[in-house]
Amino acid sequence: MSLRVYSTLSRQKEEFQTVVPGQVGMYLCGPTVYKPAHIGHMVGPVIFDTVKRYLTYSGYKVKFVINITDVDDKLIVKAAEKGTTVNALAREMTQDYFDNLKTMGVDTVDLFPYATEHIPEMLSMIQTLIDKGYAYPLEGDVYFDVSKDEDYGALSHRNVADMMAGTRVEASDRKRSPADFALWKRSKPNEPAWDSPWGQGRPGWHIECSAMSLKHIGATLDIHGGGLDLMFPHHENELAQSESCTGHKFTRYWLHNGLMQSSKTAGKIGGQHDRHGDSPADALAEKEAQEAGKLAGSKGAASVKDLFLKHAPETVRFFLLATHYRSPIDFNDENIAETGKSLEGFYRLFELFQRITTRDYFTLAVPQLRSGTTELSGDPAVFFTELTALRNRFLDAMDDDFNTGGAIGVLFEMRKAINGLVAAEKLETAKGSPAGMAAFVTAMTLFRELSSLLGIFNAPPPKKTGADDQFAGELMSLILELRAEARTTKNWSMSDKIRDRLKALKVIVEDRPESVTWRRDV
RNA sequence: GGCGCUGUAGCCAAGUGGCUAAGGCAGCGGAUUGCAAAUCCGCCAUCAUCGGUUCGACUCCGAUCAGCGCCUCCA
Repeated sequence: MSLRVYSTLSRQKEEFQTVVPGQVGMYLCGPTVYKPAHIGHMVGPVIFDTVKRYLTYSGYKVKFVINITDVDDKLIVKAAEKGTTVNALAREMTQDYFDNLKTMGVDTVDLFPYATEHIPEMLSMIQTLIDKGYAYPLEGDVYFDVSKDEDYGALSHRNVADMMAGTRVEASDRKRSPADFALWKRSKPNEPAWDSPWGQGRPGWHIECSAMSLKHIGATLDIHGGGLDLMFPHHENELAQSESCTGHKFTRYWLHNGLMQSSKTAGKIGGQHDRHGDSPADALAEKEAQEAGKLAGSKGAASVKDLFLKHAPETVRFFLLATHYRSPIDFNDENIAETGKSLEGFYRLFELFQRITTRDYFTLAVPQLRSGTTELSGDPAVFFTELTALRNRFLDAMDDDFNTGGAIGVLFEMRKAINGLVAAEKLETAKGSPAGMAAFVTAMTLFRELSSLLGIFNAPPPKKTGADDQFAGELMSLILELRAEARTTKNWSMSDKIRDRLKALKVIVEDRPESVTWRRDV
C-alpha cells in the first residue's frame, strides 16, 4: 500500500505526492513563547516528529520546520507583567520549549526560524500584496482585503457572510471589512517596533508563517501542520496571503491534529451552547468551564515539566500516539497511568532479551529504511510468517494517514508473539535451540525497527526510584543471597516472608528458572 | 445563529458494505511455579437511538439524542 494522507482542504484522504519527487517540505506552526509549554503544545511536535520519522523511513528526504513566534501581543503583555523585556521572556520560554521537545524525544526538526529574524521577508511580502491590490495600508497598519481573495474560507469551509452573521465583531470603522486581518500593526510607544514603509510597527500574527515557510521551504509546502484550533483564522489567513502573494498553491496537504481535552472539567456545564441566549452571568460561567476543560485556554494547565514529575516522558509520548492524531485526546492522570502500566510488558521484554542473549536491546543495529527492512526467514517458519504479517499490518496502518494507534496495537501483538516464541522454544532455559535464539534476535530487531518509527523504546526506560542506587543494589544482592540459601533447604516460609516484605517495600522479586531478578514498582 | 467533529466491551482504543469487529488496562478460568511474580492459552461487544438505501450496514444516507470544537491573535 502506498501512503495516503487526509487533508483538511479536501476533507478526504489523498494519495501522497510531493512537489519534488522524493522530497518533503513540512511546516508546523510553533508556539508563541510567552509562558511555559503545557502538554497541548507537545501534541503537534510529537505527531509531526513521528510523521517525519515515517516519511524518512519510507525513503523521503524531509525538511521539517517549526517556527518560533517571538513577537506578539501576549508576549508584550506578559513581559510587562513580569517586568522583563519581550526579548528576554521569549528567549527564556523558547529554551523551555526546546527542553520539553528534547525530553519528549522530538529530535527530527531541522530548523526553528524566529519571527523577529524575518522582518525583511515579511515586509517584502506585504509590499507585494499591496502592489498586487490584495492589501491596503491604513493609518500605519496594513490589512489584507479578504474580498479580493475569491477562495477565502476554502480551508475552514466557511464564508465571510456566515461568519459575520454570528459574531459580535464591532465593525471597526477603520477596516474595509471586519474580516480583513492585519499584516502589519503600527506600534504604540514602548512596544517592539521595526521600521517599515508604513511607519514603526510590528508584524501581524499570520504573516510570519507565510514569510518563513516561503523562505525556508518554498512557495508550495508539501505538508502544513498545526492544531485544529489554528485552522481558522490563522491557516486560512496564511493561505490567503501566500497564494495571493506568490500565485502558487500554498500547501499540498493540510494536516490538523486534534486538541487535548481534560475530562475533569469538560462537560460539567451542560446544555446547548447558545452564545446569544444566556444571561451574561451564565455565559461567563459557561465560558470559564469551557476554558478550564480546554487545556490550551486554561491558565491552570500544568506545564510539561510538572507533568514529567508524575509521568515518564515515554509514557506521555506513547499515550499521545495511541490515539489517532486527528482525534481529540482526553487527557487525565488515570488515562496516562493506565498507559504506563501497559508499557511495563514491553520493558519486561527488553529485560528478557538482555537476560537471554546477554545483548543490549537498545544498541541493536536496525535498518533505517523500509527498502532495507529486517529479513524475516528461518525457523520456526510459522513464527516468521506471523512476524511478516504483523510487519505488513504495522506499515499498512502507518501508510493509512499515519494511523499510529493501529500501529501500536500491532506492537502489542508482536510482543505477545515474541513472548510466545520464548516460551515455546524454552529460550530461557538451557534447552533453547540456536535457531530459536536467532529467531528471537531477528524478531527483536524488527520490533526495534518498527517501534523506533514512533520515536519510542529508543533508550532504556528510566530506572524506578531507588533501583539505580548502588548501595540498594548491594543490599538486594545480600538479601537475595540469603533467600537463595533458605530456598535450597526448602525453607519456604522464610523465602516467602522475605519476598512479601520486599513487596510491601515496592520491590518485586521474580524467581525464574535459572535466575532471580528484582525491580522497583513505584 | 453559521461551519465542523465525535458517540465501538467496565475503562482506553483501531477498524471494516458481507468472512472470527484489532489491541491495551481491569476482571474471570487454565498452563507454568514449592507458592508467587513474569509469561503463555482461553473467556469477556448484537459498534448511541430510530428510520432509509441494499441481497446484505456497525460501516452509506436522513432524523433524533448526547458530548465536543471553531466563529474571540490558544498547539
